[in-house]
Amino acid sequence: MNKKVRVRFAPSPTGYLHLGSFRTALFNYLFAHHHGGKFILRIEDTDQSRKVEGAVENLINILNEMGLSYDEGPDAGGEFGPYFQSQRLELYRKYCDELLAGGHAYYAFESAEELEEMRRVQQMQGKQTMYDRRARNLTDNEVKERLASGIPYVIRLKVPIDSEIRFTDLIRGNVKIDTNLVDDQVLLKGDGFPTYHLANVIDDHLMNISHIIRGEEWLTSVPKHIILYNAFGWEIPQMAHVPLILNPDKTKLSKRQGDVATEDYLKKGYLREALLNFMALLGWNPGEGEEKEIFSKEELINLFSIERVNSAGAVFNIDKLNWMNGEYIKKYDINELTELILPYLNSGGIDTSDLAKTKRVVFAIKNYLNRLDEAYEQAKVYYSSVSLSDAQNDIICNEISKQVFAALTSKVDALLEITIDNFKPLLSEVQKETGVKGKNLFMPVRLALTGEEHGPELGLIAYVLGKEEVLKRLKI
RNA sequence: GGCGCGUUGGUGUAAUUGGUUAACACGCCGCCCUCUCAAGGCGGAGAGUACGGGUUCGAUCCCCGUACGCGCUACCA
Repeated sequence: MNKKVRVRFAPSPTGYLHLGSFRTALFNYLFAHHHGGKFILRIEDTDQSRKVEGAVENLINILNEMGLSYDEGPDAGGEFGPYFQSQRLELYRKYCDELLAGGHAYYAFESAEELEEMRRVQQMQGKQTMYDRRARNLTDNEVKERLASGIPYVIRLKVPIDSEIRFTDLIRGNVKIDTNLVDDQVLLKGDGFPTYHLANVIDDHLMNISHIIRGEEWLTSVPKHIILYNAFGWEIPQMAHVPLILNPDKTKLSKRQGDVATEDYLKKGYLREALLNFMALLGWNPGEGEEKEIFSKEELINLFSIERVNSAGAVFNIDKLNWMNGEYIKKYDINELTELILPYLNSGGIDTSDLAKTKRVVFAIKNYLNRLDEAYEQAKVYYSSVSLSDAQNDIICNEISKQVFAALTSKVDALLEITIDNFKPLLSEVQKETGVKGKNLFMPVRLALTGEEHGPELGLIAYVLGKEEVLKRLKI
C-alpha cells in the first residue's frame, strides 16, 4: 500500500447502530489499523426529514463502548473537518457550481408531483422508471428566467449517454454498468442539502480517503460516483463493498426477526470482545488453514485483509454467538467479570453488598453462562433460603441422611475454610465411613444446602456458602 | 420489470495459482464423567460443492445458461 491509508465510517444517524453498520465500521477499523492508517468518523446527516435527536451521541457512545475509536471525527477533531455533512453545505454548493460550469450538471425545476406523474406514466407504459432528462435541454435563458422567478430547483448529474463504467471492487472484482441505466441523479436537493452521492464523493476526496469500505447496497450507485470523480478530475479511491448480514431465512437482517441494534446485544449480556470477535468472523476469515476462532482485537488487526472478506451475505447465527460469548465468559478475569455481572444480580433483587461472596458466586456460575443476563437465574440458588416440600423433608430427616450430616459436619468443622476443591473429597470420605453412596449421599446434602434438587455441583455450592453457612444448614 | 451482486452439510467458514476420503467451528445425536444441570473429554450423523451444459486427462475452483436469494431502481442514506 503505497498511499497512506485513510478510511471512514460514514453512518447516517438513525438513532441506533445496526449490526451491519457495526461490522462495516469494524472492517474499516481493522483495515486502518492493519495498515497503520487512519480511521475517520463522518456523520452523513443530509436528510433533514430524518433527523433524530440524540442519535449522534448514541452512535458515538456505542462505537466507544465497542472499542472502535476513531482518529478523526465530530468529537475527535482532525484537520479535515467539519465531520458533520450538515456543516459543509457551502462546500457542496461550491463544487456543484463547478460541475454546472463544466457542463457536468444542470438545473431542473420539476416539482415532486410532476416527477411522480412522470413515473406513473412510465410505469403504465411498462417502461423503466427513470428521470426523463427533460430539463437537460433547457436553454441558458430559460434557466436564468426560472431562477430569477424563484421557482424551486434541484441540480442533477448529467450522466454520459451510451457509455460503460467499469471498476474493480476489492471484494468482488470487476464490475461494469451501462450508463444508459444510470439515472440523472439529483446532486443538490431543493433545500440546499446535497444527496449522499454528491456529498460522499466530495468529502471522500477532501478528506483524502484512500479506501471506501461500505455496505453492498451502494454497489450499484458506484457509476454515479465515478462519473463525479471524473468530472472533477479527481483520483478514485479503492472500493470494497461488504456483504449484507441476513436473517435465518436469508432476508436482510431486520427488526422483525430479532434485535438489530448493537446496543441491544450489549444490554442482553454479550461481552463486547465476544461480539467484536463474532462479527469479524461473519463474512471474513483469516484463511491459510487457520482453525482458531477466538481472536483478540489485536490479533484481528494483525490478520485482517479486505480481500478475504466474503462476497456472499452471511446469516447471523445467534447460537454460535452464544457459544462464543460463553467461551469469553469462562476465560474472563474474575474481578472484571464480577463488575460486569453485578448489575444483572442487582436488578434481580440480589443483595451484592458482600463483594467477596459475590466473587465466589461469579466464579461458581461462569461456566453455566452464555450471556450475562442469565446470571441471576444461575446465582439465585446461592442466596435463597432453604424451604422444602414434605417429600424433600422426609429425605433429609431419615436416619441415613442424619448419619451423613453428622459425619460431614465433623469433617467440615475440621476444615479451616472451604475452598473450591476441598469439599468434594469430604463426601468421598463420608461415603467410605457410612457406606452411603450415590443419590442417597448427595441428594440430602444438596437439599439441605440449597433446598433444590438440581443445581451446580456441591463443591461449588459449599465453596460459595462458606464454612459457617454450610455447618448451619447441615444442622437439621 | 430492468440492472447489479451472490449460491460449499441446518448455520459461519476452509480447501497451495484445477489433482483432497471436501477440512474446521456452532448446532444436533450418542457415550464418558456424575447426585442433578451445565462445563469438559471422546465419538457419530450430516454437503459430492444450487441445477444444466461446456473447456480439460481431471473441476468446489475457468466459461456459458437456468433457477433461486439479495441489493439497487427517491429531492433516503
